[in-house]
Amino acid sequence: MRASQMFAPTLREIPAEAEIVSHQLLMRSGMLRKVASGVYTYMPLAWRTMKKIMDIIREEMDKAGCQELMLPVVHPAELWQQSGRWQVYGDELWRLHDRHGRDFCLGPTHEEVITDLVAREIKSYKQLPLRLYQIQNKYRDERRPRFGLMRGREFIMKDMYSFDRDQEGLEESYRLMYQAYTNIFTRCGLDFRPVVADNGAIGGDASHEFMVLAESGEAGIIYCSSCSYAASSEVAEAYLDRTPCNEIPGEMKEVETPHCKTIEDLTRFLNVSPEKTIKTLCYQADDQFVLAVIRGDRTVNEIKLKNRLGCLELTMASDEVIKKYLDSPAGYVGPVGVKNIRMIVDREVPFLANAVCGANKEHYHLINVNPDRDFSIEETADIRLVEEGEICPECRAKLLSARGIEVGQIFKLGTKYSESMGAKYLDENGKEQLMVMGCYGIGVGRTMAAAIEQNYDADGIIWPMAIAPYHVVVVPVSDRDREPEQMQAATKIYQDLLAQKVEVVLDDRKERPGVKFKDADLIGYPLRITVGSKTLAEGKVEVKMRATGDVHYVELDRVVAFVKEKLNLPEERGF
RNA sequence: CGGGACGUAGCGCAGCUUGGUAGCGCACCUGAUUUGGGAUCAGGUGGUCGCAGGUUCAAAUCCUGUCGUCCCGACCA
Repeated sequence: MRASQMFAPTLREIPAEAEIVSHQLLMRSGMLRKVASGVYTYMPLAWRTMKKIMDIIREEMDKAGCQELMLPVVHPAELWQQSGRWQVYGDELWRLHDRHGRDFCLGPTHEEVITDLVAREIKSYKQLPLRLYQIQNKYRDERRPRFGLMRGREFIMKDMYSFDRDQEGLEESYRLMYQAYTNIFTRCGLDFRPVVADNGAIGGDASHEFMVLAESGEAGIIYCSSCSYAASSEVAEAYLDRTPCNEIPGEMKEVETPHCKTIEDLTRFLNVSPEKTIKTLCYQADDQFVLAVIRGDRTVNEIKLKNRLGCLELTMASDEVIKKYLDSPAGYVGPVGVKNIRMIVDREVPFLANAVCGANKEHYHLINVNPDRDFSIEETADIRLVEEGEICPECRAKLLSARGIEVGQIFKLGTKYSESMGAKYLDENGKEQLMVMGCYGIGVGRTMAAAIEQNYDADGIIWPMAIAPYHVVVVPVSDRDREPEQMQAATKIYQDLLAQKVEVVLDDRKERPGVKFKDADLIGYPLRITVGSKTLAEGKVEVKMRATGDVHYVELDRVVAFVKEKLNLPEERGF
């Protein structure tokens, strides 16, 4: 490719709308342009990288016995009504109707379409397992698209759906995908980590998210400093210290605590440490009023709580609702004396002694509260958020926290969709059985953005070799007519590299050298070959590595061999 | 969906308070000089000031509505 013909309009300034590095650099390097909020055009350089990522995905999927197919973007409402998600999915489902007024939606994911297909075509255990994948545009009418490709309304995603005879088969599919994902992100040159994740409303019994570690990540990760334990902060657990408190239980008393509505007020006023307090939070879980009881220094993990309650909607109860059920103002709620209200007690609470909690009476708290003695505990669960510095549940080392970009997630679906969509087969005994499903997604654009978030400097992108849009740029320093030998030498190198199937760009533009260097750094070619008069006089060119800044002076006749050697360097990093 | 902000040339912005018919930098075009890290000088192209109403002799500027975009939060199979 000649730079003079390449469609890659680079920008000197950062577009005002781009907030994070990957978005800024994708815009500045002329790779991406916005068409509407959350909807983008992938320009030639970006599309080359996208295709490379997709090719890596394809190779690993095919290797794991999966077959690629193409599914429609437009789905009839009937399929979604059949699974029940037409109602459940909400406003994020991008709905439309045709000229006859029939309802359709743009597929945000393809369980319905593919399960329906498989249900129609697969009849016998002999045809299983079946693993089908697609890489295509998907649509979610996000409330708030953001961060460029990170959260778009139209995005390219690979989804694989596995259909197995039984749970055992699913385990095998899942294991294969876990390995395939590890291979894919490693090959993409990413520093990533698989973490245990929440299944969300999709149900099922296990899920992993593949997280690219980056400060700008939207997701929190808790991982062990010593063993392999790693989990999304949504589901992370910590070691539970079951040592009973050896304090002698004191007499429970009501004390006046004027205007102490928060744990902070309370600890200051009574001079107690927050871990000796009990906090009681009031929630509205669908139509049910529930209490979450937790140590004062902890934070409720609403995902865990929601999963425990099995509700669809979970919100903090309003003051009026609290008043109605407890006759206590918010801020003075406590578990003592509460009757006929479901109460989920965090599993740490029973180990407290002589704690402080709300008295269900304005301006009063109770001291020397002892769980079990002073209030009955019927339901304990882990409902709290784990923080950095806590103890690993697996090996008791210290837990650390990090931010991550979720680039992939694998789910065991079970029979949720095979049941609703009627995906059954006959087993060896002629007995009808439900297929056991799994689904496995990778955000392709998000993977590209994540690669940038992890590989950039002040000058621009630093592509990992495997997904760089091009490997090499050849830059003749001068285009002066009186120094034609530079352009000649550069053109020869360019042609020789092309002949060797190296993906190379010749920067033949009539630009000053500074402009070419700046663009080369911005676009992030892994190698830059500079042809200048000084080195050319010695029969050499300069080869600069974008990632390290290392410079090599190489004889003209050795350049191609040198470059090929550099390109073959293993890029694998990751875990 | 709640809160906040913005919309003026391809990009980044000023002008708006105090109404008088639009400006700066970059980019782009022409010429000259320049050429190892986003050149200099001279000349030039390009804008119904998001859109629609209203007030006014007169609206980018004031008022109302509307659309779009971004940020924070909520949400995220």
